[in-house]
Amino acid sequence: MKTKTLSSSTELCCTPLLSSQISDDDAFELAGLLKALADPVRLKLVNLIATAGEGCACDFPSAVGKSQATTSHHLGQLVKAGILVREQRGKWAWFKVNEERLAAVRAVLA
Amino acid sequence: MKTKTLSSSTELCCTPLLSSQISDDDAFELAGLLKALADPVRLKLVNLIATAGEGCACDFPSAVGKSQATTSHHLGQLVKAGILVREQRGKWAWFKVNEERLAAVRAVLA
DNA sequence: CAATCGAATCGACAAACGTCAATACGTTGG
DNA sequence: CCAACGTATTGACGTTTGTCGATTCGATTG
Repeated sequence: MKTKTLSSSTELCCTPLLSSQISDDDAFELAGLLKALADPVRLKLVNLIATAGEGCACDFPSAVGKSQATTSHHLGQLVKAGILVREQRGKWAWFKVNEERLAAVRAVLA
Repeated sequence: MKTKTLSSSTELCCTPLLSSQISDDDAFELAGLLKALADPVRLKLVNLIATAGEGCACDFPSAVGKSQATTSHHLGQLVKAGILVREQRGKWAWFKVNEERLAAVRAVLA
């Protein structure tokens, strides 16, 4: 795989997938973003955080039935993709959903 | 990973990811569908077919820069996920996008 | 500063994935 | 029915991914 990293800050390419041609780079970038979502554990995490408004990392291992290391790994993937935002509060890590980013995915899929 | 196959015919779970809790099974099913989309080659294929209305398998290897075998493999994934529909015309295979399926993905991401 | 606690990182491993050459399958046309 | 052609499948290979135990890092608190 290419080594180019996903730019979580830049806006997603906006050409809708169904109505105009996308470039190879756009396809690669969008694939990376979709890949970040395409895992049951990560979807569960996004769902938990979204429905609660926010969530503490301390609660996730038991909530999704995975180890602390695995949970942290998935959270990292989601943050790197720009889907989650991390915030340190004291010694706890809190996360919330970047809804703009999800809206961008929806938009591209139109 | 579980071996349960993706049911391309059944409707996708409709609980929006951001507003209500999804089950483990729903997360697994949605992850499978997103995974089918989360590849640059497959996105390119969907994009090509969608913008043209339909597409012949014979044109894809050169269009995406992959071998015939690889292209066929990706088309198979997309069909299995219900994103593409295959139609045999003489000895050529034609594909079109199942837009309802993509709309379902968009809906869940809301 | 030292001890403690939450979370990220490392190292390792099995499973899944993307890729292609070679082969098998199906349809068409002679 | 046989040769030709388009497509799917098989088998193999290297890479990526998900997972966890162990360790490290950071922040808090005594």
